[in-house]
Amino acid sequence: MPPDSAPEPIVKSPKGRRKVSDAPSRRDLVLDAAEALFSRHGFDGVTVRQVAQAAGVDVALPNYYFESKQGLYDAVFGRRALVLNDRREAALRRVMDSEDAPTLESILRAFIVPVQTMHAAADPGFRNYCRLVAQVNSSGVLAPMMTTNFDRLILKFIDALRRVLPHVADRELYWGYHCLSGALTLTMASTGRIDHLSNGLCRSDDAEDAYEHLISFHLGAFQAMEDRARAICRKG
Amino acid sequence: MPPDSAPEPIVKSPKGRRKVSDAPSRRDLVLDAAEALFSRHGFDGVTVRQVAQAAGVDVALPNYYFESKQGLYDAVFGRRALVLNDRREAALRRVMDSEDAPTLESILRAFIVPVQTMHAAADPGFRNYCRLVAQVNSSGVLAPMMTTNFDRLILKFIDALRRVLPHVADRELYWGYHCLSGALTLTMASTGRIDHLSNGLCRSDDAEDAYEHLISFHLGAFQAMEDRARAICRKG
DNA sequence: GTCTATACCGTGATAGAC
DNA sequence: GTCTATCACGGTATAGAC
Repeated sequence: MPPDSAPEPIVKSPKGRRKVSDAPSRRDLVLDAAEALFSRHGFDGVTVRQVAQAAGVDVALPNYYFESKQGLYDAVFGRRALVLNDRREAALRRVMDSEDAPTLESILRAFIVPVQTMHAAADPGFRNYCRLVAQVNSSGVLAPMMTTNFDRLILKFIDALRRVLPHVADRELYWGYHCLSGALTLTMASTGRIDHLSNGLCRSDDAEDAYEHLISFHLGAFQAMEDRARAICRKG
Repeated sequence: MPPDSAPEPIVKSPKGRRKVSDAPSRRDLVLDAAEALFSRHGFDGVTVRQVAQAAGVDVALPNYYFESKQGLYDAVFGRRALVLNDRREAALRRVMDSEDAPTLESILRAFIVPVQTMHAAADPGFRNYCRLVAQVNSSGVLAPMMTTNFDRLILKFIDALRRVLPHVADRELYWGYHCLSGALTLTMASTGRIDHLSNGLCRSDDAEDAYEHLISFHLGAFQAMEDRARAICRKG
């Protein structure tokens, strides 16, 4: 009998009631612990035992809930992917349904600001999730998870970009998104490298600053693409 | 006695001669095998035993040469970092010492083309190395290896950029490099994600295409930064 | 000096008892 | 829903072969 196993004090005593407490369920505790560990050490760098210990539950519980370590990882990744997709989709809809015509900047913001919000959230779980996405995105073996979880909505964003960049060829647009995606995920990784490189002038974990620069950088890049494409269009 | 243990046929018979054969040393075989495995599965996803087996050597040999698994990883990472740094430094020197004034494009090319060359090399080891760098760069725990191996030269490149972008503030410049770095390493990762997203229109492993787009995208982005900074400078 | 065989000991995943 | 026993596997040290 583990002495520290009861973070829900009120739930058990009157056995008629169910889950009135707002304490996180043990399932969520496992997800949170796994998220924190995976985000720092990767899939193979974490053991189920570590997850269980960090969550304060028995070793066997993660497997009970999620079938396998892989299942746990998928659950961790999927959980907040839903949240991010919802927020991005709502933001995009707001832009596209607005009275005013959508602009390049408004679309980029709809894509990026929800990530910024996560990165800056009080709940450290969101920051951990950002790191996790960064790893998955450049991992090779795990990259298919990006496709599964995000591509449907990303294609909508690319459609939106196509509308405000009418002269840009599709291939350019896809490569442009690729560049944006790389910069965005590196920002999400928050590795502290730029801190060192800039001698403290820039800070990885200053979300406000990081994502504002990300937006203005890519605003310039995409606008330049459009300008150049239009010029060629005229000339040709 | 392993029957398949002799990839150097001529070396041993006349014992007077030393290493005339151009066959790779066993040390290099271990490095190559480790590189291939690490680049796909990460540090913790690979066991020393797998490395040994892939290299066709005894389990203890990697540790004999490199002290520990970590030592092996460091050696793998450092080996081609030297090559890349040399090529980049030579390219940068050519640009800066030229009669013609350096341009934004020439500097970006000096930075990026050596990577493109590696990515497109016939030796698959170079491609594996590209993937490895991509992982390390967005890993959190391993990112310090980037600093150790690359920052000295990267600061030289940032200096060069500062010269051709005289109105851009330092902070902007560092964030710009950050964005470039993210896009570049995602390109190096070659995950095939853009293939899927673009429905086959773009291909991760078409190095020619990928890096040309990378260059023109960032040419536009940095030039826009300079233009905007100059405009503000005039106005203010 | 280069390399192999093997043993050690901690750790991990998982199945099945409770 | 929890605990535990099992058993395989991992990194590395060591003894010695060539």
